Amino acid sequence: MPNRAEKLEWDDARASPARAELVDAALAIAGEAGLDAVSIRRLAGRMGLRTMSVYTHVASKDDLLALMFERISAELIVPTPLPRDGRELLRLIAQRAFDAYLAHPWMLHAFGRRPATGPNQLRRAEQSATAVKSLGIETAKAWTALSIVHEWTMGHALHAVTLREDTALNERLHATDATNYPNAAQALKGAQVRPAQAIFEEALDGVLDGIEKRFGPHADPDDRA
Amino acid sequence: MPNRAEKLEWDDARASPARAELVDAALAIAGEAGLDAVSIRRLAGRMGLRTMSVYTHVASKDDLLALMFERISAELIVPTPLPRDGRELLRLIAQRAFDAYLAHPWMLHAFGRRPATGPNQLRRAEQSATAVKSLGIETAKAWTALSIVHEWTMGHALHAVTLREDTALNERLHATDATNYPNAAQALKGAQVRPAQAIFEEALDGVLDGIEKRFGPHADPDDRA
DNA sequence: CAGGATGCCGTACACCGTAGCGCATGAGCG
DNA sequence: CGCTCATGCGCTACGGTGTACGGCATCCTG
Repeated sequence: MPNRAEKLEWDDARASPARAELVDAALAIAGEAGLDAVSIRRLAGRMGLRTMSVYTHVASKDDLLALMFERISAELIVPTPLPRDGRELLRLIAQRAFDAYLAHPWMLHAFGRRPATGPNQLRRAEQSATAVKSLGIETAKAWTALSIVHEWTMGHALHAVTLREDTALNERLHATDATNYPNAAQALKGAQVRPAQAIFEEALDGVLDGIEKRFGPHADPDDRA
Repeated sequence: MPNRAEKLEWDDARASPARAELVDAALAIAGEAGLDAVSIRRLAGRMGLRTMSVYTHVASKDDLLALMFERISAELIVPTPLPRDGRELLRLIAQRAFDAYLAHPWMLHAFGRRPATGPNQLRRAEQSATAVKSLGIETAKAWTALSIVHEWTMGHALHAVTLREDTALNERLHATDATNYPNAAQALKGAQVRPAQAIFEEALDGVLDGIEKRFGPHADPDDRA
């Protein structure tokens, strides 16, 4: 019973065992050649199938993409027992996401599409909400605080991946016209040496500082850092 | 002299006046039907041309996309005179970007592609670097601090646009299973009421707090908020 | 054994980006 | 004036994409 046209069955086992292998193969293609290389025909070829047979197990390419996303989202979940400290948990969550994005850059290109809301994504949301709660942030602002961490992590990973994959861009940036854009050129020069992971950790601390300061208990909204 | 195969000529006037109209039309299509709807054939149709004639003015679709991006990037530039206060300038920069992303959501989907480095983007980088400099942040950390603001702004806009465009997702989220995911459901309920603009400004303050606190002068790296 | 479900496949359609080449027009120059 | 040549335009074609639809064989169940 592969699928009605209704909702996506997230559980591979409940859908069909073959579907899991399909997602495996799709992930392999994406890892080797990028998300654009994941086509139904190529996927069929790799599985020894004939293009249209893929649709026996997957309703559409969108669904396939959602399943790929959900699969990798398992890597985003922090293993229990979770640390008591909310800040520490939040840091772990962000770190896992950042690592996953660097390991599977295609995820970043998939964010704009039909957003996935599989069980793993929900589990992650639960962990995140738990962390924010234990920071003493009130419910009304919890989601805002959360989104700062998540969205910044994604943005930072996208930036890092773009620079990693486009060395030409990197050179171009560091040859920025220092006459017309003095401050930009200077900032870019200063950014050159440091590894992405170090920058991430440092910036993450900055982001967490801001969250605790502005959304945490005893926060003074009018205060400046 | 439309274009050698070498570098992209950013100046429409120097390239060909017709190219400017092409970019106009492409922007119109993207605004009406999204980035995926921008195809060479459709663009030609809207201009009364025959598909391949588009390539008389534009070397490739990638170039077209870069030109579209560059065009809108003009909206990101803060008009002079710039405010003295670095924090205020940074806030203006982020606000303009956020507004532009909401007005032209296709930009968010274009981030993953060949990154554009046109004059408007460079001007924006210069303004950003100026702001960070006047905050007293040392050169080595300027780029990190900057990227926090820019990347978070992009991520937040992407999130807002996704929710705005997919009302079904919105309902699904607020019907989140409160038994299995109690904290997530609670946080989502709390986030419901507030308008995106308000959330943006509040969160932006949080982000700026974190930057000033951790990267500003007299920052203590081991301090917690 | 009959019947239905299940997986597989071939054909076909409507798109996409663009390489290559031919044609017409019009401006510059001798 | 006549010649040349750059410029813009268009046609055809190639290889790629997602997928609607209908037909087939196999196998499990009643």
